[in-house]
Amino acid sequence: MKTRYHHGDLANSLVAATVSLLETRGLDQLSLREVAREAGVSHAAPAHHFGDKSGLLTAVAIEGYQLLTEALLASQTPKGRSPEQRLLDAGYAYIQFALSHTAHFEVMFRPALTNSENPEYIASSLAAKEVLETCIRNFLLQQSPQVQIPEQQIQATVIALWSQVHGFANLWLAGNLGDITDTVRRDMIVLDVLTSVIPRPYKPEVANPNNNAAAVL
Amino acid sequence: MKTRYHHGDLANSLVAATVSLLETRGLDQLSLREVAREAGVSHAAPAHHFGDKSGLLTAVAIEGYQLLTEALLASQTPKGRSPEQRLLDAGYAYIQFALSHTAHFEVMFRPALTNSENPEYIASSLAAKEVLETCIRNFLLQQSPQVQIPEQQIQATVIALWSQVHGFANLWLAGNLGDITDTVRRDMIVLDVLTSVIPRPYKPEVANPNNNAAAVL
DNA sequence: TGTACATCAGTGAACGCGCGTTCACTGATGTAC
DNA sequence: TGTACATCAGTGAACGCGCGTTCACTGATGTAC
Repeated sequence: MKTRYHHGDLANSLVAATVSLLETRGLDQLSLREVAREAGVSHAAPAHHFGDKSGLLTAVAIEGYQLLTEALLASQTPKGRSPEQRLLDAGYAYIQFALSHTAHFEVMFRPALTNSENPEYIASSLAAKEVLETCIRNFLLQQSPQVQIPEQQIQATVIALWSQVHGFANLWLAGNLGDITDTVRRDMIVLDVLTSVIPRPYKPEVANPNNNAAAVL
Repeated sequence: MKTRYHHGDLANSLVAATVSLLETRGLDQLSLREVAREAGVSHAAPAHHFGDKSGLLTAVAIEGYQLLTEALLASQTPKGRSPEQRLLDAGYAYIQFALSHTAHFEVMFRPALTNSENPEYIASSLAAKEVLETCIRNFLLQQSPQVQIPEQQIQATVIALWSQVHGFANLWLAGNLGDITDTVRRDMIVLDVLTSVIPRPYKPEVANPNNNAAAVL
C-alpha cells in the first residue's frame, strides 16, 4: 500500500488496528493515539472518523455482531442434521466465535464502552439475537410438535441457553476453567457442556414453577 | 472519624473507596489518585499500600471471592430443603451476588486487571470454586445414589451449571436481557433460568458423548 | 512514670509523560463549465 | 481536454490536564530501658 494523502479506507483500517491492539495489548493500553500509530496515520485521524474512543469501539462492536450473525447462520446451513444437532451446532458456533474473536466479544458485551444508542449498533445486535432466538425456537417446536409451548417458556429457554454458552465462553476467556491446553480434552469439555444445554421436552404439568417460587426466592 | 495522621485502617478504606468508584464512575475513571481523593488521603497513599492499580484491584477481587464464598455457604445453611432446592438456592445466591456486587464481580473475572499469581487471590478464588463444586457434587450424588458417576461427568456438570448462572449474570449486567424493571417478572425469569439448570439424572448409556463427537465438532 | 529512639504510615512538592482536543493547514478528489 | 473551484480526508504543531512515580519529609506509635 503506497503512502498517499488520502488513505481510501481509513475507517476500516482503524477498526482493524483497534481489534489488533485489543488482542495484543488489551483495553488499558488502548488510546486514539495508539490506534493511529498502529494504523500508521496521524494521531488526529481517529477522532476525525469516530469522534472519540467510544465511537471507535462502537464500530468494533457492530463488526462483531455482524461476524457473530454470519457465524451462527453458517452453522445452520448444513442439511440433514437433527434438530438437536442443529442446536449444538449453533451453541458451538457461538463459543467458537467468542474464543476466536476475543476483542470483538469483549467490546460487544460491555456497553459502558460503546454508544449503546447508536442505531446501527442496536440493529446489528438485535439481528444476532434474532438468529439465536430463531434457532432455539425452531428446536423447541420440532422437539415438541404436539404441544403448544407458552411464549414465556420459550423466552426463558432462550435466555437459559444463551446464558449457558455465553457463560462458558466468559469463564474460559477469564481463565477459570483451568489449563485446557489439550485440544482434544478441550473439545470434549465443550461437547459435554453443549450436550447439557439440550432442554428437556416441554411438559405442561411440571413446567410452571409458580408453585414453589416462594420456597426458592 | 477524626482526621489523624495515621489512619488506622487505610488499606480497607482504600478498597472500599475503589469499589465505590467502580460502581459509580466505572473502571475507565479509576486511578490511584482518584481512589486517594475518594478516601480523603494523599495521592501517594494507595501506592504505599498496594504498589499499583493491579495490586489494589487484586485486593478488591480477593474481597469479592470471600463475599461470594460466604454467600454460597449461607445459601446452604437452611435445613430441610430438597437436594434440588439446595442447588437452586446456590444458583440464586450466585446470581444475587453478581447483581449486588457488580464491581467485585467484574474485577474477579477479568484477570488482566489483577495479579493472578497472588497467593491470597488464588486461595480465595479456589475456596469459592470449591463451595460451588461441593454443592453440585452433593446434588448429583443425592440425585442418583445408586449409580457411580464418572468424575469427568461431574466436572462437566460443574462447568455447565457454573456457566449457566455466570452467563446469566453477565448478560443481565451487560443489559442484554431487555428492561427487566418489574421485580416480580425479574424473579420469575431468574427462577425459570435456574429451573432449567437442574441436570437430568445421570444415565450411563447415554452419557458418553464420544459416539457423536465427530458429527458435532 | 519518663526519656530516647526506631519504625513506618502517610504527606506533598516536583518530575516527565501520554493523552484528548483544537485548529489552521495541506493536498487529493470530484464536479461544473 | 483543460481550468477553476468546492469539498473534505488527513496533517501536525500546540495546549492544558491528570496521571504514576519519586523522594525527602513529618509525625504518630511502639518498645527498650
